[in-house]
Amino acid sequence: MQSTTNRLIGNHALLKQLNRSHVLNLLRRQNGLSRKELTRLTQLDGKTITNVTKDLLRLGMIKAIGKLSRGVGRPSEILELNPQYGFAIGVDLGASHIAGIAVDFTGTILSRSQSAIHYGMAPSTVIKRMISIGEMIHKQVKADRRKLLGVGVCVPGAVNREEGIGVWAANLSKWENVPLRYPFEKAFGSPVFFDESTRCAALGEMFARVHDELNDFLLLDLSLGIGAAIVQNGRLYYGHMGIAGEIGHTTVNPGGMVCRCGKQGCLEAEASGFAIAKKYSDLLRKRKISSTTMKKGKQSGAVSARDVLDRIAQGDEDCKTLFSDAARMLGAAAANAVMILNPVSLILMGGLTRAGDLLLRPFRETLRKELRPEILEKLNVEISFLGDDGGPLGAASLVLNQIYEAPGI
Amino acid sequence: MQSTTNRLIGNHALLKQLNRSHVLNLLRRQNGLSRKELTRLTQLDGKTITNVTKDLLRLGMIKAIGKLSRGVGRPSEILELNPQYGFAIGVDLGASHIAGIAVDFTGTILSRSQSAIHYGMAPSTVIKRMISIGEMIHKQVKADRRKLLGVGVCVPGAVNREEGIGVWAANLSKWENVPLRYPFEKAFGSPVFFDESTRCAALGEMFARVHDELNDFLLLDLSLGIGAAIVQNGRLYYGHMGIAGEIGHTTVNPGGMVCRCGKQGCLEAEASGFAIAKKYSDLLRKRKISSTTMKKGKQSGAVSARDVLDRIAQGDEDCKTLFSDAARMLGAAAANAVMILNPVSLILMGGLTRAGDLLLRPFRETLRKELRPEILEKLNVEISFLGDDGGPLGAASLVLNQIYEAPGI
DNA sequence: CTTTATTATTAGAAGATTTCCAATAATAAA
DNA sequence: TTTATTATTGGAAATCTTCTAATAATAAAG
Repeated sequence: MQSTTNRLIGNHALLKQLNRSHVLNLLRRQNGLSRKELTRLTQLDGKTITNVTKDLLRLGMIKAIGKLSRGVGRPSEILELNPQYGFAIGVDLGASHIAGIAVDFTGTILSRSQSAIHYGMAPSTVIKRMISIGEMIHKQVKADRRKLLGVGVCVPGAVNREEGIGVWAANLSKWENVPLRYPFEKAFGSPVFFDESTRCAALGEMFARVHDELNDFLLLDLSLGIGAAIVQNGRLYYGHMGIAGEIGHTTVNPGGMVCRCGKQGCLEAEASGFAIAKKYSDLLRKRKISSTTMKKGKQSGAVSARDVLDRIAQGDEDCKTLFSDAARMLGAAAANAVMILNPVSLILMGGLTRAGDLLLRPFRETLRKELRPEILEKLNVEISFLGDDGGPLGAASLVLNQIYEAPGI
Repeated sequence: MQSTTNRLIGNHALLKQLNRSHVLNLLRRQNGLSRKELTRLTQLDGKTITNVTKDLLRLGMIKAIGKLSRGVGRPSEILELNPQYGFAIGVDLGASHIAGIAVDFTGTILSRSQSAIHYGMAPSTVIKRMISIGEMIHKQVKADRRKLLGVGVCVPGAVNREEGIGVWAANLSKWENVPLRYPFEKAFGSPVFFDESTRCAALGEMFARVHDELNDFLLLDLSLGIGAAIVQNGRLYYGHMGIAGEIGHTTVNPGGMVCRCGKQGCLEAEASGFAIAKKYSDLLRKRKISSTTMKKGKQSGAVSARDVLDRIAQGDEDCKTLFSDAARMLGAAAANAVMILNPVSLILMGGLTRAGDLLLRPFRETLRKELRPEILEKLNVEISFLGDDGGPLGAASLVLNQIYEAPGI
């Protein structure tokens, strides 16, 4: 028994929207389908498909690319999404970079741009940078302004999506209740969508891998902090307050390291890039080689998780232990989340995944220990291949998602 | 971008079903609404409401109960669900009891029945008992067989809902791949629905508390074992393999007690009724008073979590510690799940909740420690008031849910 | 007691969309 | 050139919502 608020009201507009979205998504998944095939796949009447495709052709969302004869009989006309229908811009605000991307209507990346930022920059400056990255990309694309379908913006931490407000972020200075919507709308004159970084990355992953039918997964973003996003039936899951997926602050080591959230033994305090750097710096101090490489006051300003990887490459066993301990804690937390959510796939992303097998081997080993074989067997565990594109692509996907998504529930 | 399989196809039947379900659910939530009010609440056209209610009246699902004048003007006719539309039977198979319940179309309980079973009973005998409980209730209700809307059956452990097969259960002997559908369909000649016990209980909770708009919650079933069920937007969440909510086997105490699943430190091994009994019996052994009250071979055959409560009542501090330690672990696991799912409510149910504050105080205290204040503040934590009715009511709700639920996604 | 005002419900037509059935289109093979 | 075959579409029928106005049921005013 669903909630009665925000319920679909059944009218003809809904029918049309539903069927149009269905056709659009089939074409997106398998570009190049005839009306006949669409008829079969949608279970709709042939005439309805004619009507729907006529609309989509008129709107320029799809195009006919030729005919395909299957021997005898009238050949079928092959329909595809029209990449030229429009383009979307995505801007991703990270702790050290702003990354922008432009994609066409099919999600193909048209252009990229980046800009470094640093801790301490005023929010207003950051916003200006984000907008100028977006504008630069817009120029690179060389497309009519009217073809801009929208702009997606993702920012770390807590976000008010509707209002377009950056509520709070750990890694950005003075990032509190920063109003974003107006400056972006003014600059681009198109619809602007907002969401949190990891969720955007999940959306980007889903869009990039649309052919894999990646519709139910848990994404772990392992970088300086630890984020997670949940996708269920092809939709982002937000939870009551829009903060679902806070796996970084689940307790994995009761009584362990003090986290910046105030608790002890949070996953983020034990196994994030930040935590690994911190533990490494503690290790250095213990070894009494601290003075030259460390600055006082900043706990992990000078060393990073990447330094730990370098040390491991040089054969430092302590560092290897440190890293694989973290990977095991990540595995344990992931296993718990998997038992609760029972997703199809578990996708890893973020800086720590650059460690490859160094991360993956102890991680998988822990999953094997923690999960029943039947569950493990049916769980895909993968590292995202999107790399740095994840964030900005996800931001751009916010725009496309708006167009492709069917009205729900 | 949702999955293309199992997608709604937009046709007139869908419209009708959607709007009918909308009206039905509004009446269920707030019995006694005029067409005018339905028009306002659904945002549909007045004539559409006339059409929909005409259908529902003809079908006997709703009835007009009188007129209400609001001063001047034609008085509105008040519509209600018609309890006499039909009734549903729910049968719940537990470790020690079979419980049955009958409800009318509005979910009001008409009749109850129970029967004890014991470990070692053959599955075929258990099934016969379940069916005879169902038949007994049917007789008590004294309603026409054709008014039986369906039978809901919930069984513990793994269930194949579509096929109606009890796949496996820890607390039932030889309960492996037990085919249930045929015997029930044969006995009742009505649609039969199957699901797992805790999920059913969650559905029952939602139906019983329909006026509270309890649509997004995590239910923890704390009895001999530990189960959980997730309700999102008024729907049960199943996960990929239908096993979401396995919180009982998330690790809360690495390297702790050995669980029957083979792992160490599972919540179920540390804080279930079974675990508490086991720890108590270990305690007794340590105190060397073991010989008289314990039998060899069965780890907790003679003592139960209830004995622990009795001891606490008698002032046994060790027992109190034992119990509150368990409650704290439950709290820690619940907190982790809450951070991942961000539900509106956390509902506790099952035998251990009989301990009341003895459970709730350390449980809440742990939540306070583990959850950020903003989250805690917006989280309702409650003990279900359904008690023993939860299971069978949930089973019966499987039937009603089928009727009330709108086509989704 | 009749009329008027007011509100709720419904009738009938209009509008929108899917579906059914048959026609048309486009091609290969005969 | 004709026939067979398959794909697509045209037009009417069916179904449902919505629009507009009529009707129903009541209280208040006259």
